[in-house]
Amino acid sequence: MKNQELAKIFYEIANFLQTEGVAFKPFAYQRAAKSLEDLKEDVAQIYINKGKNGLEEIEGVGKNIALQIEEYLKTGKIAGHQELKNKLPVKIDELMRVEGLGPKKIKVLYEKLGIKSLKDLEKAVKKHELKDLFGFGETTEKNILQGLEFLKTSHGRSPLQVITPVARKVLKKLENLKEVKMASLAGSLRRKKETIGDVDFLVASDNPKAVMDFFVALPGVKKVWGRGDTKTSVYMTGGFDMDLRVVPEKSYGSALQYFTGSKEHNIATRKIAMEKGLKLSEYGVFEGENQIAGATEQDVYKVIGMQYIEPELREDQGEIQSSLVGSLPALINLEDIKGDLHCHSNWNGGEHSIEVMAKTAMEKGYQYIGISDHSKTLKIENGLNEKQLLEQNKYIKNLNSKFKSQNLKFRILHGVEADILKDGSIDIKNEVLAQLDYVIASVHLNTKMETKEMMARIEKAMKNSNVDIIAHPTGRIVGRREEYKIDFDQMLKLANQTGTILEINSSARMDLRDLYIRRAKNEGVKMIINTDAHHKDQMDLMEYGVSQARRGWAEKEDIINTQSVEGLLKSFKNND
DNA sequence: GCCGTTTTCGGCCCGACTGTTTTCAGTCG
Repeated sequence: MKNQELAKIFYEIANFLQTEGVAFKPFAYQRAAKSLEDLKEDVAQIYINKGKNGLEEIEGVGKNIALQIEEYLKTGKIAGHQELKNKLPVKIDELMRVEGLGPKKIKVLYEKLGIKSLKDLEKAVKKHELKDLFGFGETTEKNILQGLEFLKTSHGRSPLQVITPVARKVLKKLENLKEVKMASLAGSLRRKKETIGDVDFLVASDNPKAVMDFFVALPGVKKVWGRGDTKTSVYMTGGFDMDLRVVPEKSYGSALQYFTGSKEHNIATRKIAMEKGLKLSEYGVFEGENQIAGATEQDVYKVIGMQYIEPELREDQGEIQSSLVGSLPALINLEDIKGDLHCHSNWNGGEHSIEVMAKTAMEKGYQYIGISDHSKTLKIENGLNEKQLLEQNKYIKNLNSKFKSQNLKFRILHGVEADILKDGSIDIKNEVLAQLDYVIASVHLNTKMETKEMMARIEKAMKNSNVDIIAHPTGRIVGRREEYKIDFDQMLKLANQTGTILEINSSARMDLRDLYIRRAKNEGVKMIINTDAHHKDQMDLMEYGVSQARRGWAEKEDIINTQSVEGLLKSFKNND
């Protein structure tokens, strides 16, 4: 899809315009870029179907940007973009990543020192050529040098699953401070985005200084970027930034609303406040000089006439409109989950016995667990063959009898994660599949197929009456691997036709992604949230699958493992 | 450059912190 290429160009145009001090236009280009980035349809297809008018229907795209999209689709280039690049021939997106370096300084660096790239910048900084430039100084030079060094060691964005436990430890420490009245995670971490840039904390306190002192002295703090009365920013040895904001109690709710974002959501809510003659900032909602709300987020939304919006929805993706008319979804919660159906045991590549996995599930308050070990094609995971699967089936039946005799209301379901072979057939014989409680099918090998072949492969698998669930349906791994070439609309259609469930995989894959979950929900396709645990502790990942589902607007009814075991089994093909 | 249930022109979210140009521009979120 050309969407991402175009988004990148428009972001770059916005950056270039900022170097020239142009007002407002950069914002317009950024908005168009963001909108293209999130667009579910292929922009080239929109143009083919509806022409330029179709392009102008895209949020933030008007006459001019539509023309530029057209130009790009026809010629592969945008003349205006080239001109800007010629005027300032620097790798602008690269340089913008240096903390403390913005468009204006980048322009000066090019004009005075000919700096075009990070490499050029590093050389110049080391020769101390920056400190004498107009607008620069010794401190700025030192900061840029550090910014460069940190860029090298920084991870960029970290996966939600990795950063959340780290952030929660810091939060706990903050909460334990006697000066701290309330504390919360904020930013993209609170919105549960699948990757996190920096970790944001909000604290209510009458003694900000004490909290700041504590924060900058935390173990792992490598550099303090900035420190003021209410706001402090630090860089951690782990390769990421942490920001802390301290506000008085009466502003805690509005500050939390502001600091949680997203930026787009904030702009939209502030506009709504303005339309009502109010002003919304992190200090509260104000009518003239009077603060009329601010202590809680609930109050903030209420006084500007909105239904409370869960953090996972705050992306300006339609939640504002839904909130205004009171039609927000009742999002699924972690407590709604009654079992995990994608768990591996030590019968194949998993770490723990079936008993240990089952015990872990019981401790979580689940009513069932599904053991779905790999099948024989996956040699690296010691996948099971037909004979081993039947042995495992007997073994699990025995365990279930034991539970029954102990009056335990818990059941182990027996499944398999079987491989979808290149031609769409399943690597385990149908008569064996039919004896299991359910069958998960997934693509692991031969992933580089063209869309048409890949969809034919998946279609055949979905049409198999023994296949109940497609695991990690698009094959993506966050930050590591793009999805396979698939046609998701067709996949949804097939899911509906065949009654096949799509998995939301809570591991590093985060597959389905949020936008796909929302589309699946809209098409009435049922989903299941699983962890793909190969270790008992990985069953804890369930919360991330749930937050991903929430970001996809999913409700309890959309997710089949919110049901009791009887209801769950009815969701499968051969069990009604 | 985009947008509009007061608007097709005149707006475009709001504030903190830093360093340096010593009164404010640049950067960040």
